[in-house]
Amino acid sequence: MNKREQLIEIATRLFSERGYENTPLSVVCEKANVSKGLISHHFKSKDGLLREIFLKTTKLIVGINTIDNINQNPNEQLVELLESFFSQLEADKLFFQFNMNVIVQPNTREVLDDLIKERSSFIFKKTKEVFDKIDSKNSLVKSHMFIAELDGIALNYLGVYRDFPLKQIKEYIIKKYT
Amino acid sequence: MNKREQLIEIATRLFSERGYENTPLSVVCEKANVSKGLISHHFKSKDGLLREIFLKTTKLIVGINTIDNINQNPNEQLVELLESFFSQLEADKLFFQFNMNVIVQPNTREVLDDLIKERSSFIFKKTKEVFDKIDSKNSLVKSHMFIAELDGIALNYLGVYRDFPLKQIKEYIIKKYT
DNA sequence: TAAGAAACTGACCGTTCGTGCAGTCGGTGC
DNA sequence: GCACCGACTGCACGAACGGTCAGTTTCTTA
Repeated sequence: MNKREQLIEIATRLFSERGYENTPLSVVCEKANVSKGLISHHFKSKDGLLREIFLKTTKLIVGINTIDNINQNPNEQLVELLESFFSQLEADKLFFQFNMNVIVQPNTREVLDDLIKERSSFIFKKTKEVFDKIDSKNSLVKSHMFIAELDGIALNYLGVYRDFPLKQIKEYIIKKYT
Repeated sequence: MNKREQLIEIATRLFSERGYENTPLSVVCEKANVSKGLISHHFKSKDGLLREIFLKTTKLIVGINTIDNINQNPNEQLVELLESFFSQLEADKLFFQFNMNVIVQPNTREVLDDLIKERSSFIFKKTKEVFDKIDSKNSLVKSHMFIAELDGIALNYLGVYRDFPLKQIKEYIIKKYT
């Protein structure tokens, strides 16, 4: 297997599980059976590695948010968006953990600033396109609320409530947007 | 001024602004005009200082969530809760920044685990008491949704969208719960 | 198959971290 | 005025960090 890809994979998992600051490169290298120097070679620095990982997760998010928005009616599109969000949330906790971490933490936030802005404006644009079809008057506020709801659900599911009733929340919110 | 209090105040600001991991005690001591040894003396360790700060913020949150729930009708209580949430969010960004940081970041999350569980179960209990009066059937899901919404709003307001329309969101959500 | 480029190693460097500890200082009770 | 105590200082230590670099191996291509 390509050591570069292997490095990204391992680092993604470790950064998600332990946080960026709390994961020394020595541990990443150890787990990936790779020498320290190779990180410098491929990514220049630890921050470079972080940016590479964030870019990769952005591609996944773009995939989730890019649904064919021509033939469906807007409410069906919202439900489809919700379905893919919840299945992703259940399938890959670490994915959300990582994104929450790096956005909230000041130092990583700074390192990724341009990438975060780019990603979030994409998500907002895609969401607003759907809400424009439903109610062009309040679409801005409703789009922000929609995104905030999902983020809040992910936040509480991951980090706060151990017995978070994800299934019930999912049913409730899908019914709301149908 | 009491150096212990001064230390807590300065550390709170620095941990919020720069993150816990990224704030060495040397910087805290420098800004507080205090020696390193004093932290050991008062808080035993850096983690001890963190727990002390978290406890203090919990007291503030308890204050926000403790409203006289006898004479008002439940919807008025919700609005009051929302009002105090939004005014706090506008007045003290760092307060939310700090709480988001330590909950999301794996290492601080671990250090504060018991305190976080205690706090969040208190918040949930208080919220559910209100929703029980409105609709006892769906109160559990609705309480979780209510909390998730507010957390999501705080998250996006703080960390993601620079032009987040907080005022409009506030009006929208207050209307929703009236 | 020669030779240059790219992948990769591992020892090493300078720095910074949290913590421990010996010791100073000022106040308080006896 | 003596004994005591908590607040407080500041240095020193060992560990751990990210990054560098000279050198080795593997791949590419002509």
